[in-house]
Amino acid sequence: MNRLSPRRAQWSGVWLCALHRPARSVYEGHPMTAYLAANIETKWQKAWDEAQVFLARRDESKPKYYVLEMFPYPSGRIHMGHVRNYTMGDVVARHKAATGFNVLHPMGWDAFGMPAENAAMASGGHPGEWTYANIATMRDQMKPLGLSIDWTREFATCDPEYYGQQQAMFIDMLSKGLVYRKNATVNWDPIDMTVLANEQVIDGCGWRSGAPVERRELTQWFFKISDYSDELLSALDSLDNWPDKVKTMQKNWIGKSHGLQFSFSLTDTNHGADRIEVYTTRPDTLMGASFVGISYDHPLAKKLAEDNADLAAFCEECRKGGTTEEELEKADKRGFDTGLTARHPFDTAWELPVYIANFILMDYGTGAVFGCPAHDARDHEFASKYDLAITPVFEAMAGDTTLPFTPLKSETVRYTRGFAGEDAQTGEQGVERAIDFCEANGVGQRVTKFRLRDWGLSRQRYWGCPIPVVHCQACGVVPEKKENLPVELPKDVSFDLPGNPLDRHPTWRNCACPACGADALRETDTMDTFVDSSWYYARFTSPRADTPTVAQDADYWMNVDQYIGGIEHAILHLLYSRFFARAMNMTGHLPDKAREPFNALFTQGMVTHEIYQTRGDNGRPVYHLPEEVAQGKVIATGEAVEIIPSAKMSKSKKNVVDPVSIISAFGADTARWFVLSDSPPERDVEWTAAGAEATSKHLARVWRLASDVADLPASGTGDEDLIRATHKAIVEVSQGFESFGFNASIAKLYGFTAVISKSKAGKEAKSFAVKTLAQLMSPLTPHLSEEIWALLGGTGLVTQAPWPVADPAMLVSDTVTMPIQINGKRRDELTIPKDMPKEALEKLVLANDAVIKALDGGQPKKLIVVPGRIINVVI
RNA sequence: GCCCGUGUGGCGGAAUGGUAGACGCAGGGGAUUCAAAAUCCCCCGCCGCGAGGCGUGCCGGUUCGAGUCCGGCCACGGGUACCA
Repeated sequence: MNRLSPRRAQWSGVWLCALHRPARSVYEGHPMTAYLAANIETKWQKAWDEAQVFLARRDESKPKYYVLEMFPYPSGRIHMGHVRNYTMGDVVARHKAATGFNVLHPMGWDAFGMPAENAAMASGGHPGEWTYANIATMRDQMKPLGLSIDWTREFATCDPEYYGQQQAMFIDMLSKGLVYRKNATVNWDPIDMTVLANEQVIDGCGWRSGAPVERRELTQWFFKISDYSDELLSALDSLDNWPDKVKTMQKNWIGKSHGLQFSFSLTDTNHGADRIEVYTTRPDTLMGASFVGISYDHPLAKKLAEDNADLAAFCEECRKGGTTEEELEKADKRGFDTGLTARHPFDTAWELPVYIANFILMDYGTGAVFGCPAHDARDHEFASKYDLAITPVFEAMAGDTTLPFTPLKSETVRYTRGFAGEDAQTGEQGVERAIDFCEANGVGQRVTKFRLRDWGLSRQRYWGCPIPVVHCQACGVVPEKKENLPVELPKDVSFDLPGNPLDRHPTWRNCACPACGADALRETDTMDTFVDSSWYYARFTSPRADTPTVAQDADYWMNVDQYIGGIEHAILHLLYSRFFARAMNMTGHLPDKAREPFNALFTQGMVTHEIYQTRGDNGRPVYHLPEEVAQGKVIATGEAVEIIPSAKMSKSKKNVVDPVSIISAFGADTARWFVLSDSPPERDVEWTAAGAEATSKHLARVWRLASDVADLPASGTGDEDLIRATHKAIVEVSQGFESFGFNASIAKLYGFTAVISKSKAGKEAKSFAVKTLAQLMSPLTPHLSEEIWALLGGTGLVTQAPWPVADPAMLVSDTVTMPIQINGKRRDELTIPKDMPKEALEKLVLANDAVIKALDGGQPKKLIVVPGRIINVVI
């Protein structure tokens, strides 16, 4: 699930840095920390392992804290985005553990999905082998980072042990009516005879065959997420520690709307229908109706197509192209006049033409609308094209009559062809009055609808969790018996042909009907990989259980206290997980409190890097890895590179920095510190070699400081100042960790380190300061912190030491510095006792040179004093 | 198209409506050194000799005071239901 995405392009300092450096790889590293890291990092990782520091055990005597980062897709190698994501979670986990929580911090693999099948198609082999090999590589790459993960809980979603439990839940959900089958549209590649993912449709054509894709209907499995539309919407209000932007996106996605459902009667009833049912959120514009539009999949359209070849051809044309909302919305608005007319509900003599339109979807509402071109941009485009009436219903209060006029519903407008309510009212009022009026007059009824559609989980692919049902001639669709689970994927499959290998497997499909025992066929659809990732957080609470969850463990560990992942998952993954938790609750697999599984959510940005390019034969671009480039040249050939602004790190552009090379060059602590240092965690971060080197130098400086302090004589001056600074640092750094202000914590750590370096204090005070520094740094640089802690005689592991607490008495100061502004511009400042009365302060201000000069003998118009903050003299 | 974000020095970025540019990088100057590396110290938004002026994507507004709030734009990014 964890993938990077593109971002705003930017230049970085790598190029300049490389110019002024001797010709060596920019990743050669800083000798001091490279030496240090090599000597200490594995040592402390071993010490943590031996002490089983990160092993999570239920302990009712301690408050628990469950921190989870979105698990990675095993693509092959970890990238800096992973390092950043997991370091953030690690900082939270380590900080929480130090402040007294019993922490659960697990890791697993989102292991089903298309890339494994693509790899098998491209270079042979089996998707499972590819996936498990990738997992092994990535685990080996991740471990040197020193993450505080309980690796005993690790699993992959492609483990039969995991997906078998998923099948058990599917069966439970089926029995509770949460799963059903219906027809749905897919992208069909007519050459490869296979279903394509949206991503595999490029410019309307199949990515391999190049053939124009078609929409095709298949019977597919669905989760009834729509049963929970209202609850998923209203419960958003309870998610206090979720970003507002995510809640807004989900709210809009669910799309609750109120409107009127009514019907137009047809003048010609010889086509199996006497009326067209429509749904509208703007019934106040009924008097501006100029046409009725129906979907090309509407039953009436299908009926008419039977004896109208042109119309049938138009509908067929509409079914071409991809299925994405974006494509449908951006497509040219086209229609076909059916020749039928519909009577306006208010005036039976008023007849409206009925069009089939390519932009009306059967999936939403009733598959039919009325068009009001004066107040809808799309209808306006359509009406202009087909020369239909454009009748305004209301106008702007200011009198502007430009059409289409589409004000916000909250804006007050003047109704010129209204039929309910006041002349001047808001759109919202207009809609409400219109619905009331229509209901009172027998024209339709008030309806609430949701944009959210049921979750189609069927995939016509091999590498996914098999849907555990059987098709029996006699019994129909029958769930597999639980004792026969898992329904395992067969291993003997080939990917030399497109399509689903399960479909063409010679024996796998054959089975006995679980109900009657007769010969039957297995379902060959597998599940959407979003199903796998919709409950892994629950499975981590009892990863080896032979039921999906264990009540005791789920009760203790749920909910996830802090969930961390990419903003790209704001809607689908998070909404599906919220639904699935409810469905698991309904089927007895999660407690009530876990219906909202994620107490707090943090969405982090991506890691980017600039791209190095040269031109090969035919001017084709050739990309180079950052480690192959120095001084703006390819090291091996001396060829000059072109530098392209930063983009998401991607294998194809080779702008990837391998965390493994960073760790071997600088050590894990440097990598961990740097990925969190410069940018706020919710924003993207630009990886620069110069930045990593600066971090490395700083950590070396801290290490030298600690060594110096160990050798210090006992006497010194200014102990009190240093002790005060230490307490201040405790507060400031902790605050950053508690609020995802890692970059702010790091800035404070730089400052605190400088204060200690410059201090002339004695050994005791300095030793206290440096040990505190090591503790405050320990969530970020746990290895170096352990080493310093041990050097200065700290007790046990710093990882297990209680978090330092600041003494409030050491934080108060009795003076305050306030800026003086004149007309809002800063001119001077005053340092005064904190408790100085306002009158005395005002006198001081009026006696200030800058103020006297500005006043030039006159009196101020106003004197604003915000205690402890600012003084503004208005002249 | 629609929904959600983001935009501040040469660069990454800081700033409960209250001193714009903390901290770091790059750059400049100095110390140390036979010399270099490493290290340490100082300077560093733009214009101006200076007084001072101008500055947070653009245009407008609210306010004693706006990077921050409101309205309208522009650019870029994420999502758009089968990429994960």
